[in-house]
Amino acid sequence: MELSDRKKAILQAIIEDYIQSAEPVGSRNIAKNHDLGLSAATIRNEMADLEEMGYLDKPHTSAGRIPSEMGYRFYVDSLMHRYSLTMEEITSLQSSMDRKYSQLENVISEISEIISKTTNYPAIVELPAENSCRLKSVKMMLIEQGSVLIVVVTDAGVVRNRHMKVGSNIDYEVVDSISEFLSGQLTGLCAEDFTPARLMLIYEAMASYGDFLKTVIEFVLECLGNSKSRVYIGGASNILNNPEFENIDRAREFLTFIDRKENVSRMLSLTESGNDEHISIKIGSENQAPEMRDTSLVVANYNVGGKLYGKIGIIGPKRMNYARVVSSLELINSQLSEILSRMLYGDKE
Amino acid sequence: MELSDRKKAILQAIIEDYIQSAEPVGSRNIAKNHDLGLSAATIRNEMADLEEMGYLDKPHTSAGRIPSEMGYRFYVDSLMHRYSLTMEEITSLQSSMDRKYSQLENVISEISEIISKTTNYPAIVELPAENSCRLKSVKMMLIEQGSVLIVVVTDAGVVRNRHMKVGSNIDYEVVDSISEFLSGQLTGLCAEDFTPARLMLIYEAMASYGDFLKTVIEFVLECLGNSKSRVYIGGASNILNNPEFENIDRAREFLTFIDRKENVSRMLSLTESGNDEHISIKIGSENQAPEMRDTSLVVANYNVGGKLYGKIGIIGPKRMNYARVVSSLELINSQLSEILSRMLYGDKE
DNA sequence: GTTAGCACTCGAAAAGGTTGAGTGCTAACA
DNA sequence: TGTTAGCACTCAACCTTTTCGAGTGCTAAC
Repeated sequence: MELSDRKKAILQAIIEDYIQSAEPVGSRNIAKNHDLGLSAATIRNEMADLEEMGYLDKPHTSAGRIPSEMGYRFYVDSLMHRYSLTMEEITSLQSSMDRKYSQLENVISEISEIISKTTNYPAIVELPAENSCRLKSVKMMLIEQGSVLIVVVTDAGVVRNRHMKVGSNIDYEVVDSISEFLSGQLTGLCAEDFTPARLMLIYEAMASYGDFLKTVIEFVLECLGNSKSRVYIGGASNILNNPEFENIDRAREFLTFIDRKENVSRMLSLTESGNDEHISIKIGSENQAPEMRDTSLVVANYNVGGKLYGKIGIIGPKRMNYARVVSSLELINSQLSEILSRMLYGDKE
Repeated sequence: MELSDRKKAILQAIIEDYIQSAEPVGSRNIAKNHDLGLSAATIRNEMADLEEMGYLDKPHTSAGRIPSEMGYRFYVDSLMHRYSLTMEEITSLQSSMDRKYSQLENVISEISEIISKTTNYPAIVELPAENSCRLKSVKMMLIEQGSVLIVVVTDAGVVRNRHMKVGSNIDYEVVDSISEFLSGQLTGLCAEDFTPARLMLIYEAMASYGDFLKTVIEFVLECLGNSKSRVYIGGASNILNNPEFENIDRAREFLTFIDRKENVSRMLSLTESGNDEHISIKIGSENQAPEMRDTSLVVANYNVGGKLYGKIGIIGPKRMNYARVVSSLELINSQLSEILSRMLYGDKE
């Protein structure tokens, strides 16, 4: 059953008042503060209807109404207006992100700080996970007598390295020739191409360096394997600024939940991924975790060079200013993509 | 003025009872639960003395006594017994740390999780900072047409890398010869050795690749520069399990403080560093932050290969089981040193 | 269909009362 | 002289009761 325009207007007024005040909204307030041309009594009738239809809840008989999850869902899908960030907000955000980042980990933690400062909610940043990697380059270098560094580059642009102890009989030239050889054998392969038959050939060709080869190949495979996506959470304590977390037990329950990264990962995996532009909003129980019952998750996807995927987002009370959060995340997201592609692929701005 | 043995025994009893119960301790309870052979009235007199001397506080007239900061200080310095972890505790801790770590960041976050799980307090892990680096090795590799990877290894065993875009005129052999050349020129140097005169010579020798050289040298310098130590905090919500944080405003104040890494860094810098074995305890206001007024910081130093330094620790209520925390940190610390040296220098166990 | 009016509901906050753990002090005791 | 029993006093914590007011649902009039 379709909602009449009048019901929509009332629903919107209630939700927006509630987002603002965190107090159940009564019919009188709606009549007074919104120019709907209706009396409190009429609004009361409509509210009773909206409640019956499932868009509103009542904490108890003599309180006002609060939006139900269905109400919020309808609001973000159909009623919410776009929020335009002010010029100051935009420039301040941009300038806070306009600095030189040298390491991936730094970017992640800085970004999460920026997100939580901008929105005043706990921020989530997912470290990019590599997808379907091919080996672009593998090289060994003798660092000093007995110690070799393995460097692996995948086509996602990700570089990893590992130290390896080797016998002192191995000198510069041996390392170079093994490096050359393995590079020729392995470049361009993905994990599935490492068949026993192929490995056998490699080992046979350089049988006297079996241990050496084995360590390198193991490491390469580790790099090609789908890396676990990692999750970073910043500004968790921000959630305590919201009246729904005045209760210490509730606060503890939520913060303990958030502290465990696997919980956050699981929720992130429930949000849509892929499409660069899309922002997904999961309200309360849609996150399938009881600890999230009065919070929502807002997530944006980023994507660098078509190879690296990740997500950024926030967790706020269901009663959050969705429009504003969405706009902020969109802006931060686009900046982040730029920073990362500059950093990982050396693109000039 | 020296404390009599009897006063010491009473002080210790009070502190240990308070650590256990978090409730002000009364004279009657001490008399009943501890075999001091004294009546409540006598203990009352001694308590009045201890209060006058500054070792005890009274929340209000008709409550029991609680230890003052001076009381805690005296306790950890002179009264506290060593706590011996049980065999089960030791083996369970060891087995939880006995897995393969592949990346530094993983170790850090896993360790912080282990610390906070073991102690039930928020954990702090400081990422190792490098000291006084020398360049051990620098190498460039052509990853694909137009894209070069710079790999830098310092004598602290730390490896960093960066992508660099180059003109398409630069091929495999050019990269190799520049790599060879720079390696010869720069290996063994520390940041101070990069004098203008020396740089001039380098630029002149390969004038046609000026941009290329400049980028590499900048990156090398960045790697040699003292890296900012970074701090990782895990299990912050654990603090909420303690009755001193029942009050939501107090909880928010503390968690907000802890969320800002620079606050934690500043506190860490107040603790002693250097000596590998030493554990330092800062009680309440000794941390010089009002937000820490009823918490203590317990920190252990670790040190890998004489080159990498860092700290691990916890923040708990002043009323924590110091003895137990100290023992746990000692054990975790020694395991961590092993893990890191294995990882960074490839040492076999 | 809309609105004014009114009785009713129920949580939040304020006010008052009770309880009990703990203290300090005094006087008696070894 | 140090120790102890006894007693009056204090005060936060808890419980109960009362008051208050925002909000509702329903009815009757417009």
